[in-house]
Amino acid sequence: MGRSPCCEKAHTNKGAWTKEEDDRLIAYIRAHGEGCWRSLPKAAGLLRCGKSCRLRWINYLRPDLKRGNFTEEEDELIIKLHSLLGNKWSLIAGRLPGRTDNEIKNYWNTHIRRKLLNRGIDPSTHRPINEPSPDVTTISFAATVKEEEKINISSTGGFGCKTEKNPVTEKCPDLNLELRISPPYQPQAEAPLKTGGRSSSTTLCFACSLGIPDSEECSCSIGTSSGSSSSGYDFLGLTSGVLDYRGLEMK
DNA sequence: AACATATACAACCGCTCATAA
DNA sequence: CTTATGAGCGGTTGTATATGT
Repeated sequence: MGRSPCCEKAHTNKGAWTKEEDDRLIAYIRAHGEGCWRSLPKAAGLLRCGKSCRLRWINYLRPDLKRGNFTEEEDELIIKLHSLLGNKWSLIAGRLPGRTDNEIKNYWNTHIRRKLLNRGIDPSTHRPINEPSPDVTTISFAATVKEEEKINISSTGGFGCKTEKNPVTEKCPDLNLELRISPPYQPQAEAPLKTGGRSSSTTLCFACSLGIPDSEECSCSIGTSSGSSSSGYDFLGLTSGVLDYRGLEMK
């Protein structure tokens, strides 16, 4: 049972918006506010899909949009945020007043990707392109019993994975369900550990690696040291002031 | 000048999530 | 709890413009 379409496609305009359509939409939202997008086109006298109206308003007609070229500071902020958040464009946009997710996404794909490639940085991983692969934990869900025995996740108290045969891989032996986990790239010169000269081989628990060292889940010694914001590996840069994850929520 | 190719960005599509009935 | 619906998100496509041959 599929969903009903968001609008009557047969009677809606598509493609570029005209000046008249823009004016109608602006006038309607000024008078009535951003209400129900589904019913807005009809109420505003627009032959457009509600989704299309929403997109047009949010991305181009909203009065608080900045427009214009991105500054060098915005570039660097986007790069930093993308290294932390990945393709979460709406979250990234939330940290850049006056910019929209669509605008940032387009800007990333056209400008910043190339900029990073020119710097020798892989835009998807933010690691140097020629760097040998970092420490990677591979969790294999492959179907063969021998491989399950090699990495028995449940025996390490990990994520509660069962070691039963996976019905998916049993049915689809060619399906690769390997999950690869690795810490985010930290340039060695720029990101020394903030643990007072602790060696880089220090093992952190999951809670500390997420920047919540005082958590009950903490199973390493780092989390018990005084001063929550000054201890532990600053995974995601959450405690360094670069990014306050609590402020990432959209308004 | 004409054509081909690259680039930029507006807009659409399909999906997931949240929520009300 | 289930289902229907609207909103929002991210990926992709379409098209106008710029640049190269």
